[in-house]
Amino acid sequence: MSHMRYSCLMAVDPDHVLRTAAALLTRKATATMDEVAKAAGISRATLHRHFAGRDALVRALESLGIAECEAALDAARLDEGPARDAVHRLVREIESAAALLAFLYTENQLFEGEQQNAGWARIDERIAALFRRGQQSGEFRIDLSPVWLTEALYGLLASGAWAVSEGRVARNDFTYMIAELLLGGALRHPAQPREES
Amino acid sequence: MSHMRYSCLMAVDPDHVLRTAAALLTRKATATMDEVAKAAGISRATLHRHFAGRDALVRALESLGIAECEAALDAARLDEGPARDAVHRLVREIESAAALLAFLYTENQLFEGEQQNAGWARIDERIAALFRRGQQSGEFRIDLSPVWLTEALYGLLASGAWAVSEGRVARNDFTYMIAELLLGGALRHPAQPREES
DNA sequence: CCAGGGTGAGACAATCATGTCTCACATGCG
DNA sequence: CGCATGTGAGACATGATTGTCTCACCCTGG
Repeated sequence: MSHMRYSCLMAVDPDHVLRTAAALLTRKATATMDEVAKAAGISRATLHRHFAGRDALVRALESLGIAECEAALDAARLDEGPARDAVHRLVREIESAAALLAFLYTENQLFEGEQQNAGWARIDERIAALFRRGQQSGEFRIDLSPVWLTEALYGLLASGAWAVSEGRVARNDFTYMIAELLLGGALRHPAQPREES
Repeated sequence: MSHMRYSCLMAVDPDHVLRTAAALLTRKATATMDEVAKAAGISRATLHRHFAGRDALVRALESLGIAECEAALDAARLDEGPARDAVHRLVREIESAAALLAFLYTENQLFEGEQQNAGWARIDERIAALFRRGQQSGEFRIDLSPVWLTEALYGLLASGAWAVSEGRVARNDFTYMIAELLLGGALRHPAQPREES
């Protein structure tokens, strides 16, 4: 790491810094600005030139997470086709951002009093709308509220990301595990759970 | 403040302190020793008399969490009857400890290098054994590993506890939501998902 | 070649949480 | 009543992190 070729550019790539910070903070949520800087291969001074402080860094990470989430939501085309297929697409598209989301999901507990970033509310609503659509079309059961299904998706994404990062489950299984558990649950159903679209 | 009525007892109840600390740290994982003390209605000096430091406090919380978990596992009688019913009992019994577990679940990310408390490994194994039993009896699908189902249960407990504490879902629905989603998933199954034991 | 922007390294003060200590006070008990 | 125990309040030093600053360096472009 950090031996990228900046031979011709002196400018630091803020996006690279953010992604490195996300990877580090996902594993160690209390990492120091110094640790973040070292992980990104830059000095603390430069890190502080790009992000005024730790708050600004976390806010930038939040913006990145929101942007990646919305990109995943767009790419998943949630309002097309069967809802269950849309859930599969959503999990697949959001997989690359799962670690970042896991970090932000726990970090959000810190923003207790403050105003929730409006971006999260919109993302929540888009995901909840998908579950609502599935309920209205008869695909999804109606005794689990869309809000809870949305929260459960976040929780599964977070535990999946952690389990992968700790090597407890294979990275390749990430999408399948989460989508299948969220959709079909642990029970073995008499009617095969895959073909009913 | 600090005019609480200790009229007859001068001794602080360490268990009460621990539970108050758990409730606070669940909402604000970075709460100060001073905040924890104030939340428990005692002074920082007294808090420090009972728990040598923040580490000791977290360790005590971990021990409490492990104890409550094992108590829940015992009460749920995981090896009796259909595995699906055992999962329901487990979630019901563990509900009261869910907030504490949610805190410890994220806090564990900090204990990266250190040796994992052996208690968690035993709890993990007991839960995984339940899912394994369900798979061998044909109740549970075999394409989701017991390890992942265990992690997923932790994730759902954590998101459920947070969703309840933020008022996004009703506390009364906690057990049902988690157990039903974990077992049956979001899909509406043609064969009724309840009667197959 | 030379000027300028961007960076790394380090010094520095300020802030915060922590851990320890002392002292005064209240309560229970002999 | 007098003592012991446990507590609250606060002072204090320490360490860690942060935010800011300066200076030297390297690279690029004119």
